[in-house]
Amino acid sequence: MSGDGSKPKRQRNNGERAAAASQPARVRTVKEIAAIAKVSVATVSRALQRPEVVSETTRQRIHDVVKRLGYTPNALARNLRTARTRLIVALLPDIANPFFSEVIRGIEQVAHENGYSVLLGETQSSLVREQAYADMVAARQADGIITMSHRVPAVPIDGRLPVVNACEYVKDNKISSVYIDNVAAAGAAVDYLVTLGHRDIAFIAGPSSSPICVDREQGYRLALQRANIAADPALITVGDFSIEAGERAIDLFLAQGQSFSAVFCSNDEMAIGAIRALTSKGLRVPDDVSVVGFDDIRFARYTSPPLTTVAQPKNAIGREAMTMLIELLNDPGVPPRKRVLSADLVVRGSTGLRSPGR
Amino acid sequence: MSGDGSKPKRQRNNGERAAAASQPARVRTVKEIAAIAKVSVATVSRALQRPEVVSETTRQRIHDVVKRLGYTPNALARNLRTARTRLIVALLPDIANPFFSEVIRGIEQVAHENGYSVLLGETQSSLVREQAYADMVAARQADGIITMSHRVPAVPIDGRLPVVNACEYVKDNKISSVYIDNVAAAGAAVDYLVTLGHRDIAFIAGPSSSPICVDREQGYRLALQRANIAADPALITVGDFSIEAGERAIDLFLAQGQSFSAVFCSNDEMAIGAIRALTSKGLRVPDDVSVVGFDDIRFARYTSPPLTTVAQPKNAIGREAMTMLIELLNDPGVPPRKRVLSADLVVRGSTGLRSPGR
DNA sequence: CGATTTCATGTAATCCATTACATTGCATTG
DNA sequence: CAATGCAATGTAATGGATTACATGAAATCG
Repeated sequence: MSGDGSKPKRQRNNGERAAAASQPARVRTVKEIAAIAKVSVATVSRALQRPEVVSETTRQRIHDVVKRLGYTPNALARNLRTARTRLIVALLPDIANPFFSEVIRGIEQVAHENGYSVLLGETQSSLVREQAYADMVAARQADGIITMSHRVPAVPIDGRLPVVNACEYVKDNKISSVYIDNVAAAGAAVDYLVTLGHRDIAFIAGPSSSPICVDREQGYRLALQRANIAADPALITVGDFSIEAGERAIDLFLAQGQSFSAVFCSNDEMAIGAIRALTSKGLRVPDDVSVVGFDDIRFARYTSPPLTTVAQPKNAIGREAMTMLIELLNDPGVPPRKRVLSADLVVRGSTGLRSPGR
Repeated sequence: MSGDGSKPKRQRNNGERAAAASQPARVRTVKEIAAIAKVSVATVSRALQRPEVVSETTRQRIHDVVKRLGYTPNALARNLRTARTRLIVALLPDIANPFFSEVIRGIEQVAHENGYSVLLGETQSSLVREQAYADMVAARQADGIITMSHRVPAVPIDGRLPVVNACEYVKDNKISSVYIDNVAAAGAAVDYLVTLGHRDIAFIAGPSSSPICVDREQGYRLALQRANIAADPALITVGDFSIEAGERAIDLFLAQGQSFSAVFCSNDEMAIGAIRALTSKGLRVPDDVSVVGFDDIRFARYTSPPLTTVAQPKNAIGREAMTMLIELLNDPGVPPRKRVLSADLVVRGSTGLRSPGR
């Protein structure tokens, strides 16, 4: 353990660093490893990066020293030199939203398969925070980003953007996106309510700033059209995706004396709020009112009654997004594309035939 | 826009870089900014880092150029030189667990107040992944880490660990931790059940590898002792914190024919599972069985009935953890400490007086 | 007015690893 | 045996910023 014997000519200039022989493991550099293993820094680097080009014996010797001293190469120096970090940042508006976790998992799977690490940034939908994380790419601390909001921060590197949009999408067709066909999925949900006999179907929309919410509303309207039902503006309201928003929406409808036998919600949390508000007002779900959500978050099957909802292929979205990002990183030339997946309606207990009463 | 006129002597050696006058915004360096603003790199750096030491006019000129060309300093180079990144990594076992999101928020608040950014790493309780993220500190890509698991990865930098443990804690008293008094909190929950008249109180424990789970069980046992109730081993089982584990536990108790009028669960998700399993077996909560959870996640107030649970001061835990980490980063000399906060029982609808029947 | 500060700026060392290119020694070949 | 090729290793340039130290000019002082 006393093997700290180093070449005398080593370091002439950095004073305090010289007095190093204390107990605690210090931070090492290639130089030191090289000196101790009696090779050049190049050989140390090679032994670590491309072991096959180094002779068996020196490689062994170097690895021993590295292990013994607990050397970890300085990633900053390496990344500076190689101009890549093998790190990507995934931006999500809200980690409390269980919808994203499965998407993240898909992202991480593909990332790891390809030697990338994923770091998550929670933006709380704040533009400055989105931009702050995006700047990490401009500052070369990450290779690319996957953003799960409908705003794509500006990160022009050499005129191209190493950005993929997941779950959401933006009009700009320079940006690659992965998302589902929200019009079709919402339409299918409403179609199903129609087949159950419902005609007065309320809709709790999401923020109209988000294209996918506009699409969901569009799907709702088209389904009503197909069924020859006139959309009643009084049965449409907007929420912010929170449980509370779902409760408020129902409270509003009821206060206005609207009559409806079904509610379609733009996400599951608002649906959970809706169920709760309905129940607390003495209405039974689904006997009096059917409720459909969107996303199929993990809790959806544990509400009472269990929630009928549109299941997004969350894992696939994540995998596909990361796959596209890697493509983009490997070859900046690939044209951006929008990948549209499909989603399935999962029927559980929160929906039922329209009861004759209503 | 044609202002690319640079000093003739600039760059002699890097060939392809010279042919740069194309349209798309290239990546800039201090050198280029300096050349264009007709100052030295030092002045550019100063204008950006400590504007007050640069004269009004040059500062203005430099900022103009920086803005016009969209220059972002290469953070790798800067961090390499300054040996700090102002980045911290927060490790959480599972982003799908809503418990952590509020803790994260506390961490981020304090981080931003102090000029740090937070990146999240999901470990899925895998040791290799924990270690991989921790290695970012060793590799100098982050300044420190806050981990929310009961395992603290090895990251010795100069013999000290820039690590703080939040929510959980480890025995090793070289590691700073922030957590609640789990023995007391669990005790209070069980005490409450006792005051409601319950004597046959089942317990769904968490993984015994985690000290806080051991503490919660300890709190349960002590509370029973205080009430002169003998703990019945058949009424204790272990789960993995998932909703499903809560369901399985109840199914097990019922299959064994155990009789109990209350269940205390080591976290809310298992409590949600327990409620669901009880309900599906025709038992009413709280009329037949009272259920108490732990954590007070966001969904706890939306179960039916709303869950009585132990509310951890999640935001405070996060804030305190980040505060301690910053302390540690500013002065490696500060002795590690364990900070124990207290938690409150929140009574909602899932608990009630023991019904005479049972 | 010469000496001394003070202010603004420039020069060059530095952080640490990667890697193009150079060198050395040895085996192979005609 | 000289010429050639290959394998293993070394030397030094490089990436892009920060900053200690040096320099020059202007301001202040006696």
